[in-house]
Formats: sequence, C-alpha cells, structure tokens
Amino acid sequence: NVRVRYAPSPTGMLHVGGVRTALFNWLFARKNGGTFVLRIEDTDLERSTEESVEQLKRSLRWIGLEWDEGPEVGGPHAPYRQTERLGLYREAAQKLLESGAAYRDFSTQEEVAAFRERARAEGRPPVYRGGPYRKMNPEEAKGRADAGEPHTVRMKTPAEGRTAFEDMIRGEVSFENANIEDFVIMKSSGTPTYNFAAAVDDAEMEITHVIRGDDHISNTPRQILVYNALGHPLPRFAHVPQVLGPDKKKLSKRHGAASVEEFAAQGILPEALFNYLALLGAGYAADEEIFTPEELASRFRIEKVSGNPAVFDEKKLLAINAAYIRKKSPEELAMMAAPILAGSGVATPEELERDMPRLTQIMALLRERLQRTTDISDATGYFYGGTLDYDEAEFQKQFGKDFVRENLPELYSRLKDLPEWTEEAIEETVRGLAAEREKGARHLIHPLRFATTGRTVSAGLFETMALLGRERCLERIGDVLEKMGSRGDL
RNA sequence: GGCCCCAUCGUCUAGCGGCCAAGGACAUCGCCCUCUCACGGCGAAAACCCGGGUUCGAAUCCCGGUGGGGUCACCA
Repeated sequence: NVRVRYAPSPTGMLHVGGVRTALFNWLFARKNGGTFVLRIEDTDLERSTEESVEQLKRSLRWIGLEWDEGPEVGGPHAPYRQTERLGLYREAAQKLLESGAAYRDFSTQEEVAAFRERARAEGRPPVYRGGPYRKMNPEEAKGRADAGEPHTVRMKTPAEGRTAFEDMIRGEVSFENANIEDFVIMKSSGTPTYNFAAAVDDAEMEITHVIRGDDHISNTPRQILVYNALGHPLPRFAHVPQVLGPDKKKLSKRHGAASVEEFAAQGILPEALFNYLALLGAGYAADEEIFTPEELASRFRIEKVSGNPAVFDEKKLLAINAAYIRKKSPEELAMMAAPILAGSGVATPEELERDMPRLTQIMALLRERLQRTTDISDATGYFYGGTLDYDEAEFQKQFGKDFVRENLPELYSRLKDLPEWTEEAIEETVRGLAAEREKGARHLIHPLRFATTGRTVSAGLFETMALLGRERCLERIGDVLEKMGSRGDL
C-alpha cells in the first residue's frame, strides 16, 4: 500500500518548484492506487504563518491536487500539522535518549559556532560531536536538564562507515559518516528540528515513498539515522531536481511569476500549469504533450524522472495554456469571460447577462487567438460600448488614401441599407463594391476593420461585424467619416 | 572550500552498445492557407561538454577533467 506525502513549510507562497514535487507525489499515488498525504511542517515558529497555510491549501486545490489525508480532511494519523504533534517528537526523543542513540548537549550556540570556526581555521572538518557532553553520564545530564538547564538533544552519529540509500531516480547515493556531525534533533526551545520531525512523522504516518526536492538529498542520511535509531523500516526515496530560471539559477520572484497565485492572476489555466509542470523533467515519451491528469498519472514513472535540473520555459507554458484555451467550448469561455469583462469595466454585469449568447459567439471567434485568459478583456473590448478612440498615426494610414476616402461613404450607405445584417450580406456588399471599383477587397477590408474595431488585427472582418451589430458598426463608420470631414479630408 | 547530485538542439526531452550521419515538442526562420492576426499544413536551421579507456562497435559502460546545481544552522 503506497503512501506518499507532500510536506511544505508555510513560510511563503507556493512556488512552482514546490507544486511540481507535490504533483509528482500526487501522480505517483494515483498511478499506484496509493494515498497522498499533506503535512504542514510549521516547526519554524518565526517564519510560519497562518496565511501561508491557507494560501498553500488554496493553491494546491486550484491546480487540482486534492489530498487524501491532511489538514481539513483528516485521516488516521491526524493531526497533520507539526506544531500539533509536538508530544510525538518529545516522546521519540526520549526514546532515543534512553537507548543511548541521542544525548543532551548543554553547550551554547556560540560555543558550537566557535568550535567549528576553530576547526576550519586549523584545516580540520568542522564536524561537531558534542564535546564533553557526548560522553557525559546520562544520569548527570538528566539531572542538569531537570534542574532547568537549557540544552539541545543531539543524535549520536557514527564516526566511521557510510550511510547509503537507493534513490529511485539516481540509484545509489552514499555519504561518509565522518562528514555527518551530531545534528540537533530537539532545539533548546523543546521543538524538534526538521530532520527529526520529518523522519518521525514519515515513520509514524507510514510513508512508503519519500518524493521531495533534491535540496533534501544531503538530509537523507541524517533521517536514515533517525529511522534506524527508532527501529523503523526505511521508506524508498526519490529526489526530484529543482526548477531553474532561464539563467539557470533557482527559480524565484526575480524571474517574474514564480508562485501559483501569480500564474493564476496572469491568466494561466490550472490544467495548463498542471500539464506543463508534470511534463517538465518527468521523462514522458515526447510524442504528445497535452494530457489529462489521469493520463499523466497512468503514464507516470518515477524512475524516468530526469535527474538534472529543469529550466522553466514560460513560452512553452503559454503554448500549452493556449492549447487548453482552444480546447474549451465557447460556452465555457463565455462563463469565464463574463466576470473578467465585468471586472475590467468594459461592460456591466446586467449587460453581460443579457448578452451571453452573443458573448458565446464572440468567444468562438476569439478562442484561437488567446494565450491567457487575461487577454480576454483586451480582445473583446470593442464588442461593447459605442464609439472608439483611434490611434492618430494609424488613422492617417488607413483613411489617408484617396480610394478609401472616395468609397467609404458609399460603403456606409450600402451597409446601412442592407435588408439583412448577416456575415454573408456584409461580405457581399464589401466585395461587391471593391469589384465595381476594380480594386482588391483588401483595400476596403482593412480600413473597415480599423473603423469598426479600432484595431488592425481581429478575427475575420465579416463575422466580426455581424457580431458587432449594424448599429454599432454604422455608428463607428459614421464617426470616422465625420472625423475625416472635420479635418477637411473629405 | 568539503560533501553530494547532474551533463543530448536556445529550452523540455527521446535514446537505455549496433535500428542514430541522433527523433519529438516549444521557441526561431521560411513557404502555403488568407481580409489582418491567430489556428492549421509543409519545410529549414539547431545538440550527444572535453579527454582517456572498455569493446569488432559508444550519445549509450568506466575513469579523469571542466561546467552547472544543491548542501554544509538550535531554517525547513
């Protein structure tokens, strides 16, 4: 029975690197019919915030990573927050103290730092092994502790041999014990350190596969030591590489959007981020790239995950995002667009309510042209409201030509007299006039596009005008004619 | 600096000793479609870090170098 976990510390926003390891855990659980546990590692009282916890949960859910056990949903190993499990760590530490695997250290932080300093200066490895306290009589140490003397609890690390493990994506990784110092497991505040709490929890929660960022690879031997001292069988480990920015440095805010919430705010669809991140460095066959979470899960192979750090490519994310937007139905897009349009003030909620059928048709036209959902308000603005503001230079360019000046009024009146305002009728009118004047239709189409939409690019002109409606089109063309006249161009 | 990890087109990757004068995707550049933009189609350019081995044969295995990353806390 496979049990995996994602164990973030709530000290900031959920980072793409973090979601990716959460994602790999989720994928692995789904693939193997296992359980995905969420555990909050908030033993750093200084930096952990309640807000981060909420944000974390929100982000995880947004992208579609529901946890089977964890905060809010509960489970057989509750609670799932380390600050609520303090008793467990104290108990475990007590056990290690009694078995002699750990000892109390009464030296201060300054003293330990000084030791390391000296060792470094003398060219010895700065590996601290407790000074006099490692060998101190446990009874005496207990007495001092009971008397209230501040101390930490440290692991008694073997000075020789190696600690090795078989990483599921890297193969054997091994460390020399001589380089592993007697690390602290309980701080003088009585709270556990990361390496201890994580190992104790992974053991207690019966985690079978620890899949985490490779920045934890050097912590693994320490945790193995804890497991062993606790007499608990080891889980399997898999260390997934970091996500890097374009400069090959660890991805951070410096590189632009780096947190899930920022991507959401920038018009990225959750399924697109999910898909992109899952693909990033996961070693899927390269034949296709658009997959549902279920497909991703069934094809997921942890041992295929690449061992080298992956550079985050925003362009590719955008390409995938655009593909997901194209896959949405016009109805779905209209539902998404309405609040965006209302929010940006291009149309009132009531107006949009009435207008849903038309909005749906608009989305059908624009679907192929959107990269991010936030492009919607910009791309649809001209479908609402009356007259437009025209760019001066472009106005000159479009309407400065004699042919346009001579024929736009005629075009205006023919459009006005059309018995039916349909795409076909409009096209016939425009092409017809151009043909009569023996000119290519594009000589009329481009200025007309600019007049009716205020821009030089849009979806097909005739369908666009049909959706714009006769009244709005005539108003805008009339407005242009007037502007041309008022400056004596007519 | 010590320890650990990693190394195929710009980026993500396929490749797991011969099928590779290295395939796909994104990006780039052409062409086609076309009322513009997009979509779509076709095509181009673009990589096995270097040096030694092992082998009949290496992108694939081994060693060294170089480069990149991580980590060296009473932070996770």
